[in-house]
Amino acid sequence: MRILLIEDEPGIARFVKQGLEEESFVVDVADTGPAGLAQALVQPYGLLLVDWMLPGLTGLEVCRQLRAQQHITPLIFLTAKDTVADTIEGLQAGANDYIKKPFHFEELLERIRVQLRPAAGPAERFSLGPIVLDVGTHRVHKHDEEVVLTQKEFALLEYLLRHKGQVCYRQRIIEQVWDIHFEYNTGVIDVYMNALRKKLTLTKDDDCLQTIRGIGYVARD
Amino acid sequence: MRILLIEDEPGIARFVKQGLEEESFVVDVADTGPAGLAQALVQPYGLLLVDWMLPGLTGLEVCRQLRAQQHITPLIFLTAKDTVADTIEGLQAGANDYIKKPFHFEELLERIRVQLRPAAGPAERFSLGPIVLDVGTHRVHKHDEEVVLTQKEFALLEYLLRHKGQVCYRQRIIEQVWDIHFEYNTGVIDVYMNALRKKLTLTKDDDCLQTIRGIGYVARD
DNA sequence: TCAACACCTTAAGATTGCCTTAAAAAGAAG
DNA sequence: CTTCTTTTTAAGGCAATCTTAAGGTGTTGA
Repeated sequence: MRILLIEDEPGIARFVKQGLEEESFVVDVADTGPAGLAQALVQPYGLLLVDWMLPGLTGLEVCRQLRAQQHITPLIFLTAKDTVADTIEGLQAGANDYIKKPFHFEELLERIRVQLRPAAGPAERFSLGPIVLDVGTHRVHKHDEEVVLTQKEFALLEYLLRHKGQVCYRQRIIEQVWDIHFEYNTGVIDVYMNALRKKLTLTKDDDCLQTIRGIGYVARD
Repeated sequence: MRILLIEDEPGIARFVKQGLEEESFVVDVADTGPAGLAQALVQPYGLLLVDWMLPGLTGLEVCRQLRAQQHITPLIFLTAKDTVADTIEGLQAGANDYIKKPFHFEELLERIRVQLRPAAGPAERFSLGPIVLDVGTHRVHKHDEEVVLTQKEFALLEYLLRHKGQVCYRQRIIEQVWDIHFEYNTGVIDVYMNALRKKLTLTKDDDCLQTIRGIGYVARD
């Protein structure tokens, strides 16, 4: 994700740029208002971070001009002007957030993430050694390679991972994953455990998914 | 515009409610966490204002539960907890802004407007490989050629693209795109998915719009 | 050692859910 | 009212998935 930082104080610019780059953003810096505005118009950015006091053109004017041209890139003010009136003016000009200096970098980072995220909650994820199961995207990876699972396979693995380290009794699994609430004993679970181990290429020595004879199964790192 | 305020201190609740009503918002107040959560789930709001310290369920938990259920209504924390760690925790839970008490009403008002204004959040233009969907102009292009979609086709594609990378459950799609909130199973979605893929000339190997059997669909680059 | 038991593995039949097409119903435009 | 477009319903076909069942393998305890 590419971010444009419009800031004229070299110290702050370096501090923010470096911090963001450590979070693997790509950061361009412009040190005057006109330069920043031009840059934002030339290249599409995911986010703009704008200081208020800038040579040539204030941050507020930069923001207004962008919005006047239908530029909808999220914009965050980053400024020492901390009166309520300034905040309101900045937001009314079309900014998406307004952070007062001095700020904690962590908070800036999180507020940036708010602007960039696609408007949904954080993902629920479980891992087991090299295996990662993502509930949100309904995908499973092993060593960054996708493993395609069917619905029941996924549900079973999810159940086991949600209870990582705990023994999962066969009866419980049948209840929770298959929604069967009476005495039942076919080999469904066995068949699916087999399928899981095969697809995840787990050998028996690989004790990620261990069998507990007479009881059930357990997932362990 | 309807706003839900979840706040247990009557003084603050009255103050905020009155102020917002003077700005011609409709404001409902819930004074416990569980009540607020239930209310937010029952009625669609344009915005949620949530206190952190609440009886029954903290604001943080309310936020998490909503986001876990794919509720994307903008949510602003309104709280006396002013450490950086709290702010970050709140934003990570899926909040869109975090305002520290004591706050000026004018600033609150402006930050509410930021969340409500049409260009709020990330760009109103979504892409998926060579496909570009522009919400503003209500048009879809593939490789710079326009693809003419009907209303429902557009709505469905927009929904999928807004949740790019996430699994879109059939039930959710029916709720969000068709606005049907009860058990329902005709093949409408199938028919529309078929139409979309046809108009966008996607083959099954083209995994832009993938089917997840038994679950729903997912848009992936 | 051998029987009993639990689990593993495989394959085939049953089921389910998705795709596709066509046509009816509902809306919009003339 | 007619005609055209959009939306929804319905049904057949097909393929993926689920379940069952049966034989194999390994472990346990008498």
